[in-house]
Amino acid sequence: MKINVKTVQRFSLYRRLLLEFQPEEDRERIFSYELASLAGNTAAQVRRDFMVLGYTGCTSKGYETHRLVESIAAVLDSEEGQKVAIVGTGHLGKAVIDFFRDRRPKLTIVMGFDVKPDRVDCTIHGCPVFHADRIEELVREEEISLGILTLPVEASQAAAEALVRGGVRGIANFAPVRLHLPPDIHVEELDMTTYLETVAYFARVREAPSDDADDLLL
Amino acid sequence: MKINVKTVQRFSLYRRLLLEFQPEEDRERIFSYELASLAGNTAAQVRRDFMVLGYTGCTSKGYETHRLVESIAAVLDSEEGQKVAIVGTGHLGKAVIDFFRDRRPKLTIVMGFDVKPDRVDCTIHGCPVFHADRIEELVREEEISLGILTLPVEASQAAAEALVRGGVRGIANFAPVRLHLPPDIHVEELDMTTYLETVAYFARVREAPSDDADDLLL
DNA sequence: TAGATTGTTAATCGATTAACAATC
DNA sequence: TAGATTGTTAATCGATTAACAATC
Repeated sequence: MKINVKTVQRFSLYRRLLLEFQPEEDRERIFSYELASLAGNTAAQVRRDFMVLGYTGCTSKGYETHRLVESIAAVLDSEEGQKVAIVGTGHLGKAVIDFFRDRRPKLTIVMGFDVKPDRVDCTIHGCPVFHADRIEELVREEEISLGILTLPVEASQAAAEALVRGGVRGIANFAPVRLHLPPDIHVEELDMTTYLETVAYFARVREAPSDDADDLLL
Repeated sequence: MKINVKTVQRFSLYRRLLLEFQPEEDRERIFSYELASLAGNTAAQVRRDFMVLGYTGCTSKGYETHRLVESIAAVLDSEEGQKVAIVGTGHLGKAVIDFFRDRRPKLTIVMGFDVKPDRVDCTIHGCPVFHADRIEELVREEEISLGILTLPVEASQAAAEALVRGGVRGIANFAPVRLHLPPDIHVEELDMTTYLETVAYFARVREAPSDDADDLLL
């Protein structure tokens, strides 16, 4: 039962879809093929994923949505929640803070950091912003376990190192640069250039509507 | 020679790394294992990817970086360039516009759209912003082929449809919602929740430094 | 029961890795 | 030549899909 990045991403998607799921009648169950069609994959895969979760459905009655959501939460969420710090409170940082407000109770962005004097010592949507000099100190004090980098390329490595010194275990990096960090720190990179280039390529190549369903999951 | 999403993402990453690559002496070549180590994969895979590009290196001399960049450009870029429109000019939209400024000459965000009166009829980093009512008209007029959605969930579907009516062929969607569009439109979704949840999960699970190198490519 | 969906195994598919002759 | 890297094939690995008995 290996849970890899792709599996986690599917679980996250399933949860989102289940929370949005509005059945016609007031039934609170969902069939594997229904969720599969929402998620864009096959019913067999949905069933296999649920087996991994350890949640068994009822034959010919499907799965109870609220129990599925609980099962997914048991895997994805930590019981006591995880605190997140964000470094870089420009437009992107503000957008991320706003995006996560009240969205996932177990993942809270508790503080931001920046170097620009006019961005420090204020709050963004209730999230206090401190000077980047204090990253290590405050991350350790608050027992923050995750970091988000929404900084220019040149500042990202130093910020990442400060986060790790403070005790952060995982980093989401929006800057298009590979970070050099200890191997036990999980880094997930998101390069918007790659993202848009992928769209651009397939938008061009797929020009002919002779479409052969390639994998376009997240 | 099937080029799928993952392959395109690797090409994009290679290009970024090659453009940053600063060899010690003034040699302008790179070995497969050097690029592999930068990109975090194996030398064999790098060589295989280059074969797909149709660029052959020199035995025991490696690959010329500038010719590699050209070969990648021949696949990823369209000769005449592709125009992009962005819908939603809040913090995220502004960040994306700023991010792409001068980054990829063949991908230009030529205009933005919004509905809020105070965001319309101004420019952001030289990019003019119009009212969302005019999406279809202006996208068709300017022959824009790509769209970026940086909008709240509830507004995204309508905006996507307007873009498609205007002639857009591919959409990068930042809102956590599945769009219902004709199958010949390529949609790439980016859900920040999924992204952060993935980091959170592996940061937790990997707690013990008994690390078994899982796949963490973009 | 008949119909439908589930859990689970077997078959398929594709991507990655390993290996090695060819080349400079 | 010896050393190193390339192009390319074969072997491995893992994930996805197909299939079907079991169950309600």
